[in-house]
Amino acid sequence: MELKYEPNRIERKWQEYWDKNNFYKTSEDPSKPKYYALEMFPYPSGNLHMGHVRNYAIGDVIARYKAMNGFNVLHPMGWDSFGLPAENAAIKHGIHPAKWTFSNIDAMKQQLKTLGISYDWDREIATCRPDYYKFTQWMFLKLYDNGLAYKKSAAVNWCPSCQTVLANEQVVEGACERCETKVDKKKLEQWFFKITDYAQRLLDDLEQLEGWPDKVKIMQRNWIGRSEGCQFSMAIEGSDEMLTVFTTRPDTVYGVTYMVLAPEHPLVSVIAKGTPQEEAVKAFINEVKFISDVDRSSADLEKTGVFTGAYAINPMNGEKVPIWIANYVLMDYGTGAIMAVPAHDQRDFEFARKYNLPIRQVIKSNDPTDENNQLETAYAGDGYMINSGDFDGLSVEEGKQKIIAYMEANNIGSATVNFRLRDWLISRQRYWGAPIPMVYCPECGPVPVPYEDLPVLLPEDVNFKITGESPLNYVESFYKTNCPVCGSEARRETDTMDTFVCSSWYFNRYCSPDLKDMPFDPDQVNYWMPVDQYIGGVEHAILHLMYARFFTKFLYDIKMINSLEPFSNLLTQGMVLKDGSKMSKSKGNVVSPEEIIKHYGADTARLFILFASPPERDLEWSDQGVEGCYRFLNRIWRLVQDYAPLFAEDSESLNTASLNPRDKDLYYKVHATIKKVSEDIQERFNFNTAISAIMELSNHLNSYREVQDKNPALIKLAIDNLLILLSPFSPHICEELWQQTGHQSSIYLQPWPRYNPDALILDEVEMVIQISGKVKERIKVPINSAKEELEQIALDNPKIMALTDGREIVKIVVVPNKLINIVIK
RNA sequence: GCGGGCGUGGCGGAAUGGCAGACGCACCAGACUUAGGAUCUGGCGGGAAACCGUGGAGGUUCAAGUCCUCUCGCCCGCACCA
Repeated sequence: MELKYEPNRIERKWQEYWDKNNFYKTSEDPSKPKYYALEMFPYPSGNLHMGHVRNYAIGDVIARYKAMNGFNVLHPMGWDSFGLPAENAAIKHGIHPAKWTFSNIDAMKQQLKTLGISYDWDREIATCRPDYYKFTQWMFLKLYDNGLAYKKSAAVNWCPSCQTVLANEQVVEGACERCETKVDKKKLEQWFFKITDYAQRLLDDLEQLEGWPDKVKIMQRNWIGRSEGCQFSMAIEGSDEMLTVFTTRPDTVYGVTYMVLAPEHPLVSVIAKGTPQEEAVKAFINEVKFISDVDRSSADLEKTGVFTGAYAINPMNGEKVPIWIANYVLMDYGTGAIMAVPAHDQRDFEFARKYNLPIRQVIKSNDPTDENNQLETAYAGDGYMINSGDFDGLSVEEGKQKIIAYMEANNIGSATVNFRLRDWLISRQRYWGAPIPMVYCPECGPVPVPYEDLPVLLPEDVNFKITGESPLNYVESFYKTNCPVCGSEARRETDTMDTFVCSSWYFNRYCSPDLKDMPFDPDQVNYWMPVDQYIGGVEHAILHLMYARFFTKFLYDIKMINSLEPFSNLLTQGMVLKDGSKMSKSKGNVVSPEEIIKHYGADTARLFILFASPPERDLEWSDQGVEGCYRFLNRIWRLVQDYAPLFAEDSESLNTASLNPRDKDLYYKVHATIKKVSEDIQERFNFNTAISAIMELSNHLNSYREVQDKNPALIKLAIDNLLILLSPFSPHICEELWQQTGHQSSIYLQPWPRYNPDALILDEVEMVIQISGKVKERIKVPINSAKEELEQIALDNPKIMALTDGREIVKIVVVPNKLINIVIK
């Protein structure tokens, strides 16, 4: 008999037990339904924070619950271990990124293990290990072979102080996240993945993702940004060049009074050449160059521009309109050029006002009171066409179609779909990433590294000084190579891949973690994939989740896997807050999981974090709340210690037919709790209410202590179930108490209990009597009493009689076993 | 500006249209104790009560935290996307 609950001792004991007996090791088993539970793998920063604990605690409840319900569960863990922080550590402290990373992984793995999560550690992966990044490179080659990886010159984020390129995600509000210097754009040759080829499918298949939060689907939909319209070309006066524009409002094409090009548009210098405006145009382009990209794309920026001196011909009416350049037109959307319709576009309207350009109304509102003669703002609403030649009188919708049809018939333009989504820039001028497996041969040009030569290994001896180029550029043994095709001296690509590439396919690798020649075995992947439940922070709503979807579709297309989507169900967990804001070092409000575990144990930490709030919502950290969960576990401990002797020797089985009312009440509570906890986990992931139901059962058991003639078999039933129900949340204490109450095998191997519907049928229920919707009285009646009987009981009730005396009863509403509502006048 | 979410006791949070505040924390009182920051018991939205209470104003309904309309506040995402 143990007197005191000592979490650290029993947690170590059971973690060792699970470890030694390969408890959570999984393999394919066609006889059982599979369940793939996955939490987003962490970057190994070196210490676990509360957000991780929350993420993995949620995942563990689901994984354990499913396993106990007969599923063959895959629940792996690994490390997203390439990336900038390791290299920064190298620059700052002179530690090699590999050494830094691997020691962080060791440290974090130790911390993770103290949480008692049911991981199959045999499947652990680290994206920075050659046996993993070999296949990240394999993915690159497959994409390249299929025309989905290409190189082009592009403007990238450049920090002038650090002298290096930054990933988009390392740019925070237009500044470098490390030194807070304003980020510039710099043109460099870069590798891209053609995710835009998949834009429509990425958009369409969102419909299939019923298990995803709408919020995330909406964010992806907006990010993809599909818009329908048409693209058409205009002749430029005195030039052979054509000017192509994209518009979603072809119905307003008769309202075009000028054209606008982005200042970077290649046609600008051509058309301005030799005009009196040439100097002004050059000056304006120079001016725009000095405005940062962030300010450039801000709606607050004042719209400015300059006339190019050239004119375009509107193909619909032959009208000559001036071509301007302006800061509000962006080169990287559409064609980098627009037709300006100031009467029906607010931006064009403001610009036209400022530069005294004509405004011509071509859409009239259907609302006759809406006299829009003196336009104060652009009119973007519905209506019918005017001033539009043969098209007058058509509605906006009809007009769009008819104009496009006309353009197509006359070879002016055609219907087009435009996406906001851009191709994915994957080059990084950094060391600590997967090298891009390409070779540049003076004879053969760019040549992919043959599959059999993978991996292209990262060299170890590298100087990390900041130069603005990849450190690999200075490692001769790395870049000097021979062409795989012709054998002549060639140079390796020295850029490495964005770490999002590594995390776009890792969930497949867990299915075949040790496979040598292929990223995964199709049979194994097709057994496990798709992930049944994916859990992580909402900050990955777009980037990671979109890239992973893209990779999955690509792998489907090349017949490597059978699923079109990687994650059937997605749970986006809320943040862990302290004093109302996100835990961060700079705010000094960080609570370390290590400290909490040391003090209270992992069971308490897990329980608190699951109890304090439903998983999707933000969670406010409370030291006192933790204390409360610790007290609860102590109460459970004592409860079992006190009751154990009672049923230790008594193996009599429970006779449910002869329960006294007090026992029946406890018996009811046991089954009601099984039902509630099962439903809360299974249907809604509402762990907080599941835990509170378990607390209620424990409270019932506690008050049962006062009962004189206790029923040992009933207590045993209650305690067994209590421990099983609590075990996914706080597994160690439950294993320990399970063993102490005489069970031979692990509680994890217990089947999840089923509630007995008969146990939930009570003899008597409490009902409420309302008068006109207000509760006036409570009565106890036999369950399922007849409506007429209930009405009579209510009307005969003295309190109700007094209140209804002399009033007319309009009607009586009876909700079975709940309430009787007497409506009076 | 557009899109999404959230407003319930002192706090975290519960409530298939059917008893608002489950469960926990904090607090108060009592018990046990040399002691209590341990444990146990009880209380705990406001109000003396009738009653009043889910950000605010209307509405639907026998019945609204829940449904509808308007409105205020906070949080998150996107933001000159043609």
